[in-house]
Formats: sequence, structure tokens, C-alpha cells
Amino acid sequence: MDDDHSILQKPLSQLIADQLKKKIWNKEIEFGERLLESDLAESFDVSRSTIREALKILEIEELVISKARKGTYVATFTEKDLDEIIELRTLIETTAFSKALPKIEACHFNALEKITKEMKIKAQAQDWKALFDLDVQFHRYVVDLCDNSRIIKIYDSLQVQIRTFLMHLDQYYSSFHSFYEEHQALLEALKTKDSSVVKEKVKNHIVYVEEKILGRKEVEDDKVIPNQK
Amino acid sequence: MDDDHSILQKPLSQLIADQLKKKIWNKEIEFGERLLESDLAESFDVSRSTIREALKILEIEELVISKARKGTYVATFTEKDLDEIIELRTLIETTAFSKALPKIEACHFNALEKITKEMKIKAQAQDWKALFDLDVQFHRYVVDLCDNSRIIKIYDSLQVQIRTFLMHLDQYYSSFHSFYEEHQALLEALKTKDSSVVKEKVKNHIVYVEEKILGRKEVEDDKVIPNQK
DNA sequence: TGTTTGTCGATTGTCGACAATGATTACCCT
DNA sequence: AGGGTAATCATTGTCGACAATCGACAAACA
Repeated sequence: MDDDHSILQKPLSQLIADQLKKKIWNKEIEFGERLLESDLAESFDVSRSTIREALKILEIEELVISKARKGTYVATFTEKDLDEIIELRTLIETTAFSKALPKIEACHFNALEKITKEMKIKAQAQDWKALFDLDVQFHRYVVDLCDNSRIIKIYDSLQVQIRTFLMHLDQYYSSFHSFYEEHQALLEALKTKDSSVVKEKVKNHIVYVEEKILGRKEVEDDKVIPNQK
Repeated sequence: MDDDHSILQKPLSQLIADQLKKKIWNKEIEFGERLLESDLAESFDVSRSTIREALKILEIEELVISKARKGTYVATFTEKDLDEIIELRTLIETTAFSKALPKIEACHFNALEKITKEMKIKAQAQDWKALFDLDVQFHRYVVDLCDNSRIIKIYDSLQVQIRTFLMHLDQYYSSFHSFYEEHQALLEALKTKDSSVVKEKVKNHIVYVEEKILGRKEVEDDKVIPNQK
């Protein structure tokens, strides 16, 4: 439907990769599904080489995995994957926030407050998608101040994976208002300029997201989460 | 070694990628050098498509960076990059070690002790290359127990980058014996099974490596080992 | 009947050629 | 002569075809 035969400034393979990503996010392509190069080439009306490059891009983003001579498949997310992602995100984000702390100026607080206020509006409008975008924006804004490109890159990679996972959930378990309050609290924590306070709040926030958004209860030693449909 | 007209079980592009990696490590290709697809294709006697795939593989490993329509270049390592890598390595490795702690059994300690003893031997033989391999082996062995594939993957990626950097140093500034002692101490720390002790020691160890191996601080009684080749 | 082996189709890997784009040079106009 | 513009050249992006390999099915053998 979206014809991209307009002026292409970006490589075609990149556009294809983006479209494929959207298709995965829109559940037009399921987890674990095999991505057949020839079929994709036909459906996108490009050559297989281009598809190949697009798949390599998605592989870098860890959205697909390809095994030699066995094809490439959309990455699957098990409970274990989710645990890993959350653990890593906690580690990376507490560090990034802590590192960003001394660099935060008034202007940054203003930007963050603007985002938070926008959240309040979208929460009242019950616009989940907008809220999610604002969420990403908020966290990414702070992480970006941490001055370590590798940490930022890892965060982005995690964000893509989280988004992919969220998009595949049938329903979200969060209340709109508490979502806004959470980020308000996060902002307040940042304003204390106290590293340990911030770290604690970030950790707390991620646990909150885990429990509320994903509908998980307390994390016990054994995983007792009925996730299968 | 060089002629790959034997039975290839792996994709040609992967072999090329490996060879390119070696070339970078052997300083046959310098940092920041442009990798011209047509030249590489000719020198490896394969098609440009294959070279392209190989470069994409190296891009995933972050050994090269490619800008659209501007070519791909060998990644450069500035002081800032080194700082970033060390910071990230400290974060990842303290976490991984700490997570691995409860999973370490007697058999693991045996394996680690074996590695450490081997280090002592190689230290006496002043075999730097073997020592370096044992070093990687030691750390990777523990990290592997942390039960988070994403953390392991990040660690591997860092290791590749560190190796790339080290290979380009003209000389090392470490004493062989202290190198062995460091890992012995690391092993002792692990045996305490105390998370904070381990984290502290790992942090300390990485700083040690930074200062000694990379010569960021002057070291009094150590030899300077020329980096052959 | 169960196992091995050979053949075939499907799919990925590799190739060389063409197209699009960026950089460089040569040229023209004032 | 200088600055801007058009021709050119080098290099990456894309293409369609061929080759190598894998998986499945069928045939031969015990």
C-alpha cells in the first residue's frame, strides 16, 4: 500500500528492512516464522540480493536469526529471553542514568518535563501507542546523556527487542494514569541528583513495567507464568 | 591455511570475514583504512557479493563500520573508545561474575585452577601469546556461567574489540609474573563466594589491565614486551 | 519390514553485469 | 582568474542467473 518508489535517499535494502520490521511489529509476520528469500523478493518486487541485505540488517538488530543454509527466522521470545532482557535493561539503564546524572542541566529537565506532561495528556486520552512512544523518548533522552556510545547502542538494541515483544502482546495490563505517575517519579528521582536514589528508582520502575505491563506477578524462583495461548 | 578450494562447510563469506579479521589483527590492514569492495574481491578472488556479505559479518562484530554509499572502513579506536570499552567491560564482567558465583561448583574451580597453573608455566616461559589466550579463556569460562546469553554476547563482542586493540599495540607493558598473580587473586576472590568481594576484585583487575597492559600509567619494574609482527 | 542409498526439488550461496549515486575534474561564464 | 556548473569517473547498490547444498521421498537391498 505504501509505495516507496519515490526518491530513495536510503538504500533500498534499508527500506525493506524497515518495512519488514513494521510487518513483524504488526504481527503480519509471526515469531519464529521462516523468512523465505524468494518469497520476500517477489512480494517486495526486488531482487533476492536486496532481500538478503535487508535480512542482514535485521540480523544486526537481532530481530531475526539466520543459520547457514537453513534459512532465516524471526527471533522468538521465550520467558527466558524476557528475563534476560529485563536483567540487562536494568543493568544498562541504571548505569546510563547514573552516568547521565552529572550532565543533566536545567534545559534537560525542561525537555523531560515536557515529555512527562505530554504523557499526562495522552494518558487522559487513553492513547496507549502515543504513551509508549513517549516512554521510549523519555528513557532514551536520559540514556543519550551517558556519554558512552556502546551503552547507548546496547540500550537501543534492547529497546527494539522490547518493542517487538510488546507489540506481540494481546493486551496490556497497565493503567494509563499510573504510567504517567511512574515517569513523574522517575523525573523527581533525577532531580535529587543522588545516584543511588536514581538507580533504585530505575530498578523499581523496570520491575513496575515488568509486572504491570507484562502482567507478571512477583518473580518467583520458578517461572509460573502462563504465557501460552 | 590460505587456499580454500578444499571442501567448504561454511559459507565462503564467513571464511573471508575470518581472514579479513586476521588481516586486521596482523596489522596488514590499518585502523580506519577504507575497504574497497572491488579490490577485496580481486585479492580474495571472489565476487563482490561475497565480499559484501563478509563485510556485513564484520559489521555485526563491530570491526568495521560502513556508511551508505560512502564505503566501509575498519573501525578506529580512540582513547574515548578505549574508555568506553573498559567501562562497559567492568560493568558486564562484574555482573557476569557475580551472577556466575552461585553456579560455580568444585569442578569449575578445578578447571579455573588448571588454567591458572598453565598461566604460571607460560609466565615462566615468557610466552605472551599463550598467556593472552589463557586470560581470555579464564574470563570467558566464568562469564559463560552467568546464564544470560545477551550478557555473554556483549562480553564476546567486547573481547573481540579488546583483542583488536591489543593486537595493534606496539608493545605490552606487563610483567609476566604479576599477570599470573592477578588471576590467582581473582580465583581466590571467587572462592570466597562473596559477591561484593568478587565485584571489587574484578573491577580492580580490569583497572590493573588498563594500567599495566596498555601502559596508561608508568610501571617501574616491568619489562617492555615488543609486539611481534 | 526396516534400513540404506540415490535422485529430485527447494532454497541458500555465489557470480558477473548493469544502474544509481558521490566525488573529481574540466570547462565556461562573468 | 575565480567560482560555479557540467561532464567523467570511481564506487556502491541492485539485479537476474547459475552453482552448491540440504531435506524429503522413493527405490533397492537385507
